[in-house]
Amino acid sequence: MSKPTTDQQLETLIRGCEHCYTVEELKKRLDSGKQLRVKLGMDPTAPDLTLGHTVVLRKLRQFQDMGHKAVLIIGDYTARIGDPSGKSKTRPMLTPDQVKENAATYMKQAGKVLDLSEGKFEARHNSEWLEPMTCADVLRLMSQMTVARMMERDTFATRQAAGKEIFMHELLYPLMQARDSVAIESDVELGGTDQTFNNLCGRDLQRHAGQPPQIVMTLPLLVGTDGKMKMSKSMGNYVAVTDTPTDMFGKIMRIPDPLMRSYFELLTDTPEEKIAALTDGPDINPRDSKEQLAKTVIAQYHSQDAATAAADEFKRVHGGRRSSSSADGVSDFEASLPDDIPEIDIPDAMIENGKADPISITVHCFQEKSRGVAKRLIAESGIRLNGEVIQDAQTPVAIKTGDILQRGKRKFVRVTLR
RNA sequence: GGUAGUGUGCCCGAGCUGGCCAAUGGGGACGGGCUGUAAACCCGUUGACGAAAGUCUUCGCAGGUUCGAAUCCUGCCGCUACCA
Repeated sequence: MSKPTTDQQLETLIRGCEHCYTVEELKKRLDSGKQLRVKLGMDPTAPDLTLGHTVVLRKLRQFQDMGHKAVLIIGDYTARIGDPSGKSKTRPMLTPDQVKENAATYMKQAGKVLDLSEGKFEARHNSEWLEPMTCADVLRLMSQMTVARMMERDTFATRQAAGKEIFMHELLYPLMQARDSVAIESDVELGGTDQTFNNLCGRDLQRHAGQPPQIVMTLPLLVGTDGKMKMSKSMGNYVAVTDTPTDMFGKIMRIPDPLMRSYFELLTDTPEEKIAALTDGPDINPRDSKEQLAKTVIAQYHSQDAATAAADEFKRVHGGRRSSSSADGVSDFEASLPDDIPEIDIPDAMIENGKADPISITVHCFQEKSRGVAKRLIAESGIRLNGEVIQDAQTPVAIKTGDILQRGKRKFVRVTLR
């Protein structure tokens, strides 16, 4: 590919952004022809990346592809202090080893999106410059920001308005993050829209330091699979980049239809016209479009083959509930089983004359919390043996090696008698 | 430091003029139905043991009052607000 013009670069880079402060500055900086240093902060406490994180990472990758440098800031120092604003859970302080470990897993996962090759990538710990700061240094830093300015930040403003407490050190976090920008002399900083304020602080501090202020580009927050809140691990509405193809497929198929468009836009390189065709067309089948989406995403983190396989498996297991065509002699039931069924040993003690107590085996096979819940499941027709609903929890059922025990719609276990 | 309030089941949150409370309701989760979907919607389940009757453990912690306490009293701990 020939080197794109700065206008083309600009267009690509701006696409998908929520805001860019400012486009003019970005253009100027691109025109200069130098390799830009593009900063992204990383929190070393959460090593599991979700598709939500990849929105920003993908933008960063675009910069890399244009020859610019990704500078990843590992917030080890800030993490070490711990942020109590999360109320109930006092965040444990991280040891240097934990930070190292988390950063490594982060990198491994981010590597699925980013180009980690030398010259394109740089990782820095912010303890490098934050730790040596003296009290005088900190005061000097604080003198570069006014309280009024700080209170513009909406989380502070709303908490203030609600009469909630704000701790002193919380006010310092944005400053520390901003200090990072000065330290690495960043040209551009990326982040989700929730980071807008912090990132803009970087501009102020850089100006004070006599550096040209960084361009701040914010990206939309990906809505989670629940269709309501931002995707996050703690909300449980996430798709992790390390999820298996099967899981990814299932989770993506399950997102509310209206979310499809933003997923296509934020998570794939699908051209705009095609997205429109897949999501707005008059006679499109949302299910097919969603399948397309799922496959495209999976192909990015696993492989094209894995994507196809996951789609096939999904259809096989969940799709043809009423398709009774099984000419090849395989029973419908066999054909509808997923690929990977865990095998579970049933101890001798549970078997008597080739029969087993339904409650005991469901507790055993599905690690139910108590016999009570197993009993309930059976009463709710939730347990099947070889496709047949177990009707009565009290009557022992005949069971043999190779039998399939099923809990609900999607948990299967193949039993082995010992 | 002072004053007031608060602490309930996975989470939020009723109950707190003592028994009918294993504890209303919502969320979540799980099961069933329906569906293009593992969405939406509808129904059901949601402390443990027990076939059941029932028994046991649970309402911040420790004691106390009572035939009987999530509910009253005492002490302790945590959280929150206001005042200093």
